[in-house]
Amino acid sequence: MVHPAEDVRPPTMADVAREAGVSHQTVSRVLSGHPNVRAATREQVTLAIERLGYRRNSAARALVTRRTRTLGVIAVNTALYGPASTLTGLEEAAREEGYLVSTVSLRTGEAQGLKDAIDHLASWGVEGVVAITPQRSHVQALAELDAPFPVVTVEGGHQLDLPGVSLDQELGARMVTEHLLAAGHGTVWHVAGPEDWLESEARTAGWRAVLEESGIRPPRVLTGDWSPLSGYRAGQELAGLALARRGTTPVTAVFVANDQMALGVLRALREGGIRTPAQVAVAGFDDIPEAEYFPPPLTTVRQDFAAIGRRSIGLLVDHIEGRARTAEHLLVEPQLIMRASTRPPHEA
Amino acid sequence: MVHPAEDVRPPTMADVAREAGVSHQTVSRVLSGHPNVRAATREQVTLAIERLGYRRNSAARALVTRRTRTLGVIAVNTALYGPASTLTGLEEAAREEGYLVSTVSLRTGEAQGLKDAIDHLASWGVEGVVAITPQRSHVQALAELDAPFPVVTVEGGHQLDLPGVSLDQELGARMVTEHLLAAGHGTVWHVAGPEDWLESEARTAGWRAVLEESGIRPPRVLTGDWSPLSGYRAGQELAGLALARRGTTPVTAVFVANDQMALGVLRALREGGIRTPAQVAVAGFDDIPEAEYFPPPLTTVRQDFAAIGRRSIGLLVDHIEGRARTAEHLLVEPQLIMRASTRPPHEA
DNA sequence: CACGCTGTTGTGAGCGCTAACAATCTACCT
DNA sequence: AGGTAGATTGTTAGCGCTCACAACAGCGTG
Repeated sequence: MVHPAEDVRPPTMADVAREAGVSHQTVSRVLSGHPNVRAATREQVTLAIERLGYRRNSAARALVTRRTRTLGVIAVNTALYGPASTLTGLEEAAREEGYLVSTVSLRTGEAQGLKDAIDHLASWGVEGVVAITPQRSHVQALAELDAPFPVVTVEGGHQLDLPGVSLDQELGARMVTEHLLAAGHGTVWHVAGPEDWLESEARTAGWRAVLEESGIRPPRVLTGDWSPLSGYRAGQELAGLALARRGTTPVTAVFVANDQMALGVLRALREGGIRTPAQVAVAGFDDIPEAEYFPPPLTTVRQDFAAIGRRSIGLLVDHIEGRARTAEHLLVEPQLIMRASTRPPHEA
Repeated sequence: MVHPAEDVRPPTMADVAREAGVSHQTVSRVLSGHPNVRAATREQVTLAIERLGYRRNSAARALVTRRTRTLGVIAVNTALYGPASTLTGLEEAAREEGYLVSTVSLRTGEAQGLKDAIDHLASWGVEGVVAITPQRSHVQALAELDAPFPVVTVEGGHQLDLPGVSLDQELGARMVTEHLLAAGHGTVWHVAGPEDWLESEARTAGWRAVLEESGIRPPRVLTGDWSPLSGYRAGQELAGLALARRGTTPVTAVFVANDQMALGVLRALREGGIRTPAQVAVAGFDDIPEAEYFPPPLTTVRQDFAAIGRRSIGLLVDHIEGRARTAEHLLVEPQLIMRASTRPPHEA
């Protein structure tokens, strides 16, 4: 069976020109909104375009303008709430700016994978890349890669000379810690995220700073790997300490570096017979949608992912279009969300 | 200040040809792996490519071959675990097939947004689109749009003549319901997802079918909107029924259409003083990473998102390359994950 | 030794578009 | 009326690549 329709090529600018009785250049002018085209001519062309269902060929355009108007996004762990939300924000912002955005998700942040991703995107002629690289080693690898186009990091810290956008993690951690101290707790314990993660370093730093400024010696830091399970383990340890009640600083408040680990901590405390928040207050970070329904609803820090996406695309486009040359770093403000998990007992 | 480096154009095939002392066509042959090139010549060309850091210009290539090797993905609600995971699977599979994939995330599934997304992708010359369209209305809109390229749906059902890939939602629901009946429950209540969602229809259908096959009259269906809050409300109602214990079918087992709502149900039951699973067993659907750490760990149905991604890209590429003409629909098998939330009391 | 075959390489055209320039047509001024 | 600036339109030359075809070498064969 023959499918003649498959051999019909889509109409070209020349077809439209013929249909409208003008030159292809006039069609081009109409399409790119050039002012010097008579209204009547413009009308003719527009009509012809509609009649033929014409569409500009982006490859031909890219070839002659040397602009693909394509951006790449490289992200690790895109199934997590944070990266996934950032991705949406990025994508929308890019579309508004008239760019196509192509995402590469990596399972792990190995240097080789990053290199391959950059390569894949480069071979498609992307004009710039946003990299969601929350681990120090990623950023390091990225900086050494020396990509042939501008790269903007998200949550990439600002120690290297790559431009980037981050949430003010340290401020978020300060807000939580201050909130707990204000509620009357003598100190605040901390379950940190894994080493090498910039977010986890910054959150720990903010927590530590507040305690030290209040003249409190920070207790030993417990460490997890962001997973509920690791939080559960840390929670068991904390439950033990809370019950033992001797030798160490009393455990009455815990700032957990993300909501998922906080879920594990809550479970461990509950299993240890410890009531939250009556005996131990718990706070998280991220405000995942489930946080509001944890037992009890979790106090946490919300990140404005859409804003992060918008600003990083803005920064990238500035670099591409030559409006920015410096390794600028933007910070987005976090928001403290107070819920039952840190409510002082007398208010409960 | 002048940046001379910016005026240097990237090397072209002609540059490589000159460097290697061959014609541009020979370079092209080496690049596309044509067999009839002498080994020594190939070597020369490869070296020259390396020396110059040459990269094929994808726009020029696309222009002449009329193949952009670009795929589009349209997804609604990408911040949710399911769509986000599918996205990763899709993206990896496409990359392996040598395609660039560009994602458009929509917040809502309105027909206009879908149309704009298709338009955006079409203007970049994508060769096909995978649409993650879990609502009946999306699929309807999509079918009416009549895109200028093949479209494959994910979780789009198979009533329309669009090819697609879905998890066997009905089978998953059957597995859960059978599991609960086998555990000795006289009936199974159901908290469904919102209407218009194909997944929620299929899950309800599977649940209903098992009950009817066992000669049990299905209890009234409660409905939520996938959110923990809506699950919480349904849970309050169920808690009331469980405690009232008269007039209605006893509430001892609940199949909730997704894990997030199950979280809400668990909380409501707990607040109503009902123990899970001792008094009421609860099961969910999706197996989000948190499910294992719910109070108690949730029995649920796992979906193989990577497989769904792989198979839908495979199907799409078959259509693009003319290997498939039918509106084939593939089903991926779900997996029941048994945890404490449905453990029979005597095993607990 | 002419012939045809296969393997290898080169030449020329053209994909659909934009940018630069040229040509023409107005409108307005002196 | 003549001249000129400005608006409007057309012409031409590539962008960097692949495809179709031509050219030529080396080889075995009748």
